[in-house]
Amino acid sequence: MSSSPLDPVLTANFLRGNTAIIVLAILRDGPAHGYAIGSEIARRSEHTLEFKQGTLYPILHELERDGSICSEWEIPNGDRPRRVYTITESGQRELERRMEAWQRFNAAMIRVTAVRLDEQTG
Amino acid sequence: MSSSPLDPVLTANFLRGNTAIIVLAILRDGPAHGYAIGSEIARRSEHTLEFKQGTLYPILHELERDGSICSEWEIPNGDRPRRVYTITESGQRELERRMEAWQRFNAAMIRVTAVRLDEQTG
DNA sequence: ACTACATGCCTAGCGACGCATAGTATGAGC
DNA sequence: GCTCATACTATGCGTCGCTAGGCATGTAGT
Repeated sequence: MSSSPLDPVLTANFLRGNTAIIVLAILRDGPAHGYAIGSEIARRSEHTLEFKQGTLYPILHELERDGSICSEWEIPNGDRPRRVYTITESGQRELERRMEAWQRFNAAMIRVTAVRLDEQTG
Repeated sequence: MSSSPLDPVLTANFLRGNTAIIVLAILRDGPAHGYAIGSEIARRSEHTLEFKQGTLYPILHELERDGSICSEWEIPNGDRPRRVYTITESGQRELERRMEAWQRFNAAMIRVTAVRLDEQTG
């Protein structure tokens, strides 16, 4: 399987409102810098999801502005500086709030379309 | 518990790319006119989803333009004319295609956020 | 008769947000 | 001294659900 990549137009729309959840969920498992977050999203989703830089970095800035994450520059020995992001407590709550909303939306979608996710064999 | 209504901003974003699926899924179960489609969406989702008219009617027009649905005016005895929509074979395929994409996206979301839908008790 | 409301359809323009694109810069491998 | 992966930033575009309007008819209340 792993099949054809998801229709990029559909994916871009599906992503709407879900980007913050994804980034926060990655950071819930530990601090990371922007580029690494992008790689991790691709890895976990088996490249079904691949955040463009023009998508990822603005989200990080917005989440930081909202206080959901905070950052500091890290200067590794003999490597380029990178901005490392850490989820805050407020960010944890925000993640929970958004996950709840997402699950409720999904439940509604399933009822309306009368589809069960477990009908499909993955 | 049907609880508080979903955050309308989140909902509007979650809806992105899903409106066509929802409408096609309703019509898969039989022809219906616009207003009835809207009511049925609200009913099935227990009012978690409520399409605005400015959302619903443009979708119907677009789906018809694409050949996914077709319509004709129905003039019931002693009632106002209404435009009744029927899903086409091409629409059935479109529905399947979009549902597959949606399910794959959801599967990716679940992997990335490391959440199982069945973790929550409904 | 008049008001109010649910039903029923339509459209123009707004705004949010993911994307495309471009720019800057360092380290590794050839 | 190339190229490529890494790493961050900024600007403007395009899509699409929503807001906010318009038009029209049947029913119920007063």
